[in-house]
Amino acid sequence: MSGRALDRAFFARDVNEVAPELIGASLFVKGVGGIIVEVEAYHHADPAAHSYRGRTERNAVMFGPPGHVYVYRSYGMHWCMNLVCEAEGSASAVLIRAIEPTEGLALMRGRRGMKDPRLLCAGPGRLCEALAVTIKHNGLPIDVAPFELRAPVSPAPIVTGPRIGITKAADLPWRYGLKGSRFVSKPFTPPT
DNA sequence: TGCCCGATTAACT
DNA sequence: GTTAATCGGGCAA
Repeated sequence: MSGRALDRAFFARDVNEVAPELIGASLFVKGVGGIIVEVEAYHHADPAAHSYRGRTERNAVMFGPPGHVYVYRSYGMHWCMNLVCEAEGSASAVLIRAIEPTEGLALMRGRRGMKDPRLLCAGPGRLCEALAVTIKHNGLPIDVAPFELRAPVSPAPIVTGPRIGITKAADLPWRYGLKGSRFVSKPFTPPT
């Protein structure tokens, strides 16, 4: 069972409108992937966004048309995958942070060198390694192979919270997750 | 040009 | 809990 295909037009809206609608959607790269359980929104007017200080070679794709993949190198060693949102030139994007693996488990285990399915795609760098996303995918449209993106089969319960690993605009609740999912990179409700 | 920091992760103590 | 790995961008010199 799978939802309708999400094409690039789906992303031509405010990044904080698109982001929660990606929770529960299915993302595959060459048939390997699963259910998106955690994303973060990065708005162009947000100091934490790569595009905030203008266009560079790295973030050029963010300034291009919506529905395309922005891949960047994180901490010099990991890849992170975003989907460009809003109008062309607005430079906003959604960071895909965690997936519940459903297809291609053996391939993902091999690429990640670990067995625990909960850690295969629990984090932006881990997810890219498991799905073999690299700079080669930077700038590609999300509605064309090797990518496949499908809407949630049923409405997904959403939780929100502050984004992970940033220091600027750290108070904004622009992290979105699937309520109750054990496949997120970090819990949404920290112990009190 | 050089230095510091970062949308991270795994391996440590 | 801390730290190393490793490189592009921002900014000071």
